Amino acid sequence: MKYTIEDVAREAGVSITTVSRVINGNYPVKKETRERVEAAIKKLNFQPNPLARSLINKRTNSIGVVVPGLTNMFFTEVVHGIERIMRSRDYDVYISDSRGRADSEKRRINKFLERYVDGIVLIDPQTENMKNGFIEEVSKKIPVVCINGYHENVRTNFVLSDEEKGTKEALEHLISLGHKNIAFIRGESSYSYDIKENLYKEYMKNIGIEPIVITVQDGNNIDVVENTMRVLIELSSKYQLGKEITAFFACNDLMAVGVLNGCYELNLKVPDDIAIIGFDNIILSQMTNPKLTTVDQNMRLLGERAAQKLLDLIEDKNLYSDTDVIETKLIIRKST
Amino acid sequence: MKYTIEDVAREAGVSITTVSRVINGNYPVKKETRERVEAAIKKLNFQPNPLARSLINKRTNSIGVVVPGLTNMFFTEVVHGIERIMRSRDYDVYISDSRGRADSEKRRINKFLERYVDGIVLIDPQTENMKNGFIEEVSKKIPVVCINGYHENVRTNFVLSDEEKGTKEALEHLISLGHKNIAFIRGESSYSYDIKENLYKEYMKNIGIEPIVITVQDGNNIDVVENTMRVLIELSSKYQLGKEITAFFACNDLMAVGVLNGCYELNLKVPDDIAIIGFDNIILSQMTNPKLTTVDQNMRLLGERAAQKLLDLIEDKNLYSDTDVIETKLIIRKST
DNA sequence: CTGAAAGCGCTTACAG
DNA sequence: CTGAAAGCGCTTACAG
Repeated sequence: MKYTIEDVAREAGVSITTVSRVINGNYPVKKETRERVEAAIKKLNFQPNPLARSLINKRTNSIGVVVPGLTNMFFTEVVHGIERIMRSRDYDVYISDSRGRADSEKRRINKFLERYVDGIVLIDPQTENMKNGFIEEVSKKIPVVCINGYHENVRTNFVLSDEEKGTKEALEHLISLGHKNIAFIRGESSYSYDIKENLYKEYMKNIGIEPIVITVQDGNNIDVVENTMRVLIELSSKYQLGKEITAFFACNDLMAVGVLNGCYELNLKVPDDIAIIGFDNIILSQMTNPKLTTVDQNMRLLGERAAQKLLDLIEDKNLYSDTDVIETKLIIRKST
Repeated sequence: MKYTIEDVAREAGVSITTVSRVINGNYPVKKETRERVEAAIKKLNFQPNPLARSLINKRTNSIGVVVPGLTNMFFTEVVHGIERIMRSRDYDVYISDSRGRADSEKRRINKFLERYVDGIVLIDPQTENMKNGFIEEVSKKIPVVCINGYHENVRTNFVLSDEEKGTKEALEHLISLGHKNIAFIRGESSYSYDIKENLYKEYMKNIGIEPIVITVQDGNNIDVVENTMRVLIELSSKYQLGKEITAFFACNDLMAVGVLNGCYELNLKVPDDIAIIGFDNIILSQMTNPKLTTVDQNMRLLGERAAQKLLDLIEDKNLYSDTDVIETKLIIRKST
């Protein structure tokens, strides 16, 4: 059904060696011969079998991307950035959803390894897999770039957004508005949450207010919106919202929308009774009412930078660890 | 670095043929021998090279999925359904985003073909590629299942939700509420829009009202929310909203949210001034305020059914055309 | 500049 | 039940 290199060779009256050479352009071939081969390729619409090529080259021209949740638009945006770069270089990108679970992330990565992808991008990798050395192990075998999820003693490559600065600006914004009783909402296990929580606690300490940290499940799946809403409603029986808590810092926009929805259910006015600030600046944050104040992470750029770095690593085979940082930006809208 | 079948053979003191046989379990192997080989495999943590296997088997244990836009949660939900089934059968699923363009869809499909995937799922395929015979062509080479996007004379396999029934119920719901001046919002080129538009026009004809059809760009990308909002605002200079138009039927929830946001900007009350009904029942439809009335498509089931059918096709090599239909359900919430 | 041959890591008739 | 050999569709030294 499909033609092979042999068919082309016969058609052009040369050896398969020669055909291979014109396909790859890696050896000199007489102009006339080359043209004959090219004509044959065109005539048969021949496409070299990538399986056979990869078996020899140890290169598949494909990369894997693992995300914690495809329903968080943050990740789809980052993935678009990655795809833009990779496609222009004729790489395929395979996307896999770990659903925010460390064991699943591990399995997804191993699958990619088995499939001989040329490199892997990990977006917001699970803390557990950073700590237990798994990601470092993988990084020894194959180029790896992590987007966010920084860990000090792990030798791999990072492209980070400056979440620290973003968090500080967000917190200071809230404080400048007169808020003291700020609650903090996070998901379970990622560095992005940890770093924000630490900063939050620090600020609260400085103001002399007892921190309130709320952890919701599966922070990167869109279901978290509903969950957060429910959590907020429960919270309203423990705290006097609008008084004991006047503002929420949510670790991502999904959770922030959850808080917003909860406020609506509880008949609390945003931002008059409760101020809300999110993180990421996913499109959803502009679709709410009021629109969300949030911290832009430049998701597209995050993806592009990571892809570029991965390509460099694949080409150089230089697996050493390295870190890039991308600026964040506070976007003040109507929820604060 | 990685072990091959030869290493295992040496370790176990047998031929590679025997090792292959215990891996595949397709020929009898003496128990004792088998155990020795299994021990060797375990010891070396041997994983057969899938590239080499696929080269021979003409099977990659992977399928491709093409979606018009990953940022429409409708598709991510369907994809989850597909993945659930495929993973349980140890298939990899590759996802590719066509961005709702026919040429891009074509390219994505060709990429999959080149990669020797075992089958392809097309979600809401582009009308153009159905009409020009491309999808039928592909369906002759390899198992293909289309989710929605039905076309009469195309021989391929379909899993459809009963969009017709869903549309009727939605329209009748609006009419039963006393609406006559209903406007219709759709995206560009997919069967799902066409079928709904036809039905809409039919109903309008019966009521004796001039239909108003509005087409927005890239209906399956989340940007459509903004676009639709803008379109609505423009529309408000042509029509007296709340009077000349009292209800909107949107072909998907994304557009419905856009209308909702537009109404907010225009200070129109939903549903008092304007009623809005969406389609799909993506989670976003519950996150708005008011919550959207919409038509549930049972996206998860759509994906699962398609995956199951694709597996059957892959195993039977029976490429004949076939159609499954899945029920829809009107979900009445607060926007109507 | 060109070709015959070996080899990538497997599977599968074929023979025993 | 087991193994030697051919072959999947390519690439790449090696020789000319």
